Amino acid sequence: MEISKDLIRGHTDTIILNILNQGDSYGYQVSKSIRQLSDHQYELNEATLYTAFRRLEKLGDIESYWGDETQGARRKYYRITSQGQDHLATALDEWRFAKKVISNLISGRIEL
Amino acid sequence: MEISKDLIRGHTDTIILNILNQGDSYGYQVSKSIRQLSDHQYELNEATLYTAFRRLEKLGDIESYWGDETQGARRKYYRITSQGQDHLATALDEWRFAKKVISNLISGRIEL
DNA sequence: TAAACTACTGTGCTTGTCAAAGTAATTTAC
DNA sequence: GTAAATTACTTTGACAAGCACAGTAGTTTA
Repeated sequence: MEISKDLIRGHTDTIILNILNQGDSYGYQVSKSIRQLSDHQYELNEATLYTAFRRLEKLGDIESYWGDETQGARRKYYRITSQGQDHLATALDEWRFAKKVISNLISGRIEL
Repeated sequence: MEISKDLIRGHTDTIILNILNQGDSYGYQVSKSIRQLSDHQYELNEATLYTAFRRLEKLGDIESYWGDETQGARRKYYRITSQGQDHLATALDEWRFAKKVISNLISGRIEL
């Protein structure tokens, strides 16, 4: 089963915040976490991921710092801010609510 | 609670198909059905609605015909096609699946 | 030493949605 | 009787998220 891109749209930032809320991470690892969390059902395009990082940093939901790798390629790490944690909590609430509304909209009966 | 536009994105066509699956309808009435189905939590922008009608008609999921109103403004009615009914069923399956995947992505724990 | 993997960035395009404005008829309120 | 509200459909222009594609660069494995 393929998940249409538009069904994920609007969740990208929340997905990243959820992952960073469990510990600092960097692009490639976040990418792998998404694969793992979705049971290999979903992959986020690299460009989308890094675009989201920049958006979230601009918003103040995350902060970045370069790791000092003694080996391997350089990595930019991201850390969630307390504002980011607030936004994550809000987004989770919104999702619980939206889930019901959407279910009604796409399969509910119309009462005249 | 406000539902962000991006959470509905990707569902617009399915919402319309669900409504038309319960009987032919026209723009304004579909708009009201959406308000009713969402318990006044959501409203679809007119331009978005009519854009979706045109998209769905081009795809062959719906068909249109002008009503012969003896009174009131002219109305363009829409009817779901059997292809549209197939697509509606597929979209409902996809939603059931995506709901779980999304929930995992935004609130699941990462196992190392 | 070539291939595969890790890691990040930039450009340009597509698509869905929306705000705003327009057209036009009908119905309700003053 | 006319102004306001409602019904009903359309067009235009803009925006933001996401993506494909391409590029840079270091590391590990075959």
